[in-house]
Amino acid sequence: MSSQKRQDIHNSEIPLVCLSCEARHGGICGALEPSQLLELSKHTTRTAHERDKDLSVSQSDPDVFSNILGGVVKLMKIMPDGRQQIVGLQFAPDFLGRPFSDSSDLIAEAATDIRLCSFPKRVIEKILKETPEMEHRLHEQHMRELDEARDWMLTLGRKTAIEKVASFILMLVSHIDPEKGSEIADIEISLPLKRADIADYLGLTIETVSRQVTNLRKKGVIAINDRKSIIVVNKDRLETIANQGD
Amino acid sequence: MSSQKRQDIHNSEIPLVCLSCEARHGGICGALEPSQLLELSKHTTRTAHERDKDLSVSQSDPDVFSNILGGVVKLMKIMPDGRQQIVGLQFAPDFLGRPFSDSSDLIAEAATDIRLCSFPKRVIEKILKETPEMEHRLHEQHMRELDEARDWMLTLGRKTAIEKVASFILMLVSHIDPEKGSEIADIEISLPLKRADIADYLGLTIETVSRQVTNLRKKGVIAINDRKSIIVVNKDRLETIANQGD
DNA sequence: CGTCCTATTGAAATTCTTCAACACTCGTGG
DNA sequence: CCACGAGTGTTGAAGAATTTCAATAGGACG
Repeated sequence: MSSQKRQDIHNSEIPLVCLSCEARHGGICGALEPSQLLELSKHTTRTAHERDKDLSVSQSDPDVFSNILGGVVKLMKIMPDGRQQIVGLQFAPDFLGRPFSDSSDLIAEAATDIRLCSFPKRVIEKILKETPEMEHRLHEQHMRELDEARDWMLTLGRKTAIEKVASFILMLVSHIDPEKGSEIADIEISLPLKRADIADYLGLTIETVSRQVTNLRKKGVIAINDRKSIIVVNKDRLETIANQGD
Repeated sequence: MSSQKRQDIHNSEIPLVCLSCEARHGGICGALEPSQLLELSKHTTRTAHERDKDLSVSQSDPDVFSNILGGVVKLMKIMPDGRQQIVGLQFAPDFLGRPFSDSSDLIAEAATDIRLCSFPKRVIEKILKETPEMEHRLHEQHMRELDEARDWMLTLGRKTAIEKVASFILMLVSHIDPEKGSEIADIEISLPLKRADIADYLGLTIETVSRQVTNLRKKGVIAINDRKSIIVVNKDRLETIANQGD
């Protein structure tokens, strides 16, 4: 990994706060030279937020972009009558915010307790103009988000309730542990979302989600510990269910 | 408009094929200098394709990217058992294809008869590396697509059948004529999609689409000419229906 | 121990789909 | 010029899936 190499060489030049930061690998900060990191780090503030906190509006400083350091952020759309749909989940080290253009009527909310690393918008926008590689990283993130959104459109539009729930669990598996996908042993997953959020993600009601989770458990495909985590017992079967019901 | 100005000054230098091309304004070619346009135009081929033609695989040359010059392209996902979902519609002057990374398991198909302007992948990728502004344009298109995808996720996940159909018609209005949005007179729209496509876009069956179109007609919100076009009689009412049913 | 929040389960109601029949349009060939 | 057939769209009635309403249960926390 080339960024790893650069890290070894220039370790001494990299700002302390950035040294162990995940965003410097997969995130957009990986595009920056040590000198740029240094400049950026001068304006950086690290913050923690509790679950359900609205990050788009009520963030202490509205003129700020952030990297996610830990936790899960949900992006939501809300209708006038209160119906809502989660349209994206973001994990570390995703970048939060859209430079140069107001993102549409989207609400960002902490789905779990989270940690952020925030920067003033103007600083990011300045560095972006100087560093095409950084826009490229952001572009890559947006393309990933687009692919995920489109996968989800298939799920929302064409899958049944049990297929949706199975797909959701598989999405978590792939996100939380991209490598262990092919392992034989059971996979334990901590659910970052509560039932109401899962329902809003899947376009279902919480009752239907609950029923289908039970359904999967009775089929022996998953097992349940406490309410916050599940164990994938049979991943192959889960994939079959996700794509063709049963 | 600054690109307009440049056009006036450098008209003589711009390749003939590009002179009246829509992609040079809103499209990615707008990022290019006349000299780059000239180089690109040497490798350019214009083609026409009939409705339903698969553009992703069976395109004569698979190593090609394209600009859409006219017509509508649908991006689709298909499940093993044949269920399918349209996850994006692209209009002129959108760019078709994803440089540097294979786009996921997506099928691009002509929703209407279309015209394309195609280039070899390697030429595009070379120019992209030299011209950050071009990647920026592509990035902008992808952000628009992401916004549209997320709007659609709300529609797919949370709206009723009649709300979906109303939303679809409004989407067409905004796409086909972004300006006339606030006009008083009736808006006539030619439907670029047949019922089966609309159903695949909305996550419904063709029967339900048909019923809800009839429904909107009976409410006096739209009127119908031939089968290929509809007239929006009451846009405000249509928006109300799209967002809260009735 | 009681309260709030979250999750589960059951029964009735609703929406959408499925199945089936029919109508319209357009192009082709008799 | 008309008839035919394929492709497309409409309409009705029955069926299935999900939602809604309602009641209950489990945990966390003061």
